[in-house]
Amino acid sequence: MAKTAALPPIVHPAQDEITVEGVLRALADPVRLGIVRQLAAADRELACGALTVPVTKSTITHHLSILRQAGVVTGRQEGTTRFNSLRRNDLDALFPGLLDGVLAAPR
Amino acid sequence: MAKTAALPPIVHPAQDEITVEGVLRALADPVRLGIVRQLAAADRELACGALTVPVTKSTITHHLSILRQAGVVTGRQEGTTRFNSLRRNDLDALFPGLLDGVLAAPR
DNA sequence: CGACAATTTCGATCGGCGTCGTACAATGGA
DNA sequence: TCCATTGTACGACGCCGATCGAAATTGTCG
Repeated sequence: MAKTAALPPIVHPAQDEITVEGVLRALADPVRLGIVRQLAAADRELACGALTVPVTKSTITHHLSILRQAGVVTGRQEGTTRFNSLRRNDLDALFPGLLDGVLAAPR
Repeated sequence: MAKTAALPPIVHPAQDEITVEGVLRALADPVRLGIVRQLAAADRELACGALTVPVTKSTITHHLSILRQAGVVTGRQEGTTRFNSLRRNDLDALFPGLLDGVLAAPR
C-alpha cells in the first residue's frame, strides 16, 4: 500500500479565522492554561507525553484538540508523536498583548 | 427603623485576589464579552438597563455578578439603579495588555 | 400611602463540557 | 513478525453554568 497519510489531517484555522472568544474559551480552563504555560516556558514544540498535566491521555488529546481548533497551538506529526507549539506570532498579531498578559499573570 | 443596609453588600475581590483564570472564564462568554466591550467603549459607568444584550434582566444580573466576582467590573449602588464600570486599572496592573488585546480584537 | 420602576433572588430546566476507560490505529524497533 | 509506544476515537457519566419566569426587595414619585 502506498504511504497514504492515514493519520487524522490536523485541521488548523487560518489566522483570520481565529476569534477572540474562541481563544478565551480555550484558555479558560486550568488544564489548558497549564499546557499553554508549559509551551510558552519551553519556547519550543513539545510532545503530548512531555506535558505535565493531571489528566488522562485521552483527556489531553481532547484539550489539545480544543486548543488547536481555537488557533492557540499547532500540531506537527512526526512518526507516532505529535509535536505541539504555541501560535505566538498569529496570536500576537491578532490580539497584541493578550498572550503576554496572560503569561505574566502572577496567578 | 435604622437604615439597615438591606441591599446585598456588593462584594468585590481585592486586586491581589483576582486570578487570571477567573478573568478568562468571565470573558469567555459572548454576553459578558459584549458587556465588557460596551463598558470599555462607553468609558464610563453604565446601568444594567443601559446595556444592550440579548438576554433577560435576571440573566444580566447573573452575568454581572460573575464579572464582579472575577474582578472585571465594579458596581456602585445609587437608588434602585446599579452602575457598573470596568476595573481597567487593576486589570492592567495585573495582566498588562490582556484587556487591550481582547478589546483590540477584530473578532 | 400606593403605584411604578430597577434589579435581585429563587427554583427549574437544559445543553454543553471535562473526565474517564476501553478499544483502535500507526510507527518503529527487537 | 511481534510487540511496545504514542496518540486518537468513541461512548458514557456527572456536573457546572446559561437561561428563563415569577416573586420579592428597594427606592422614587405622585
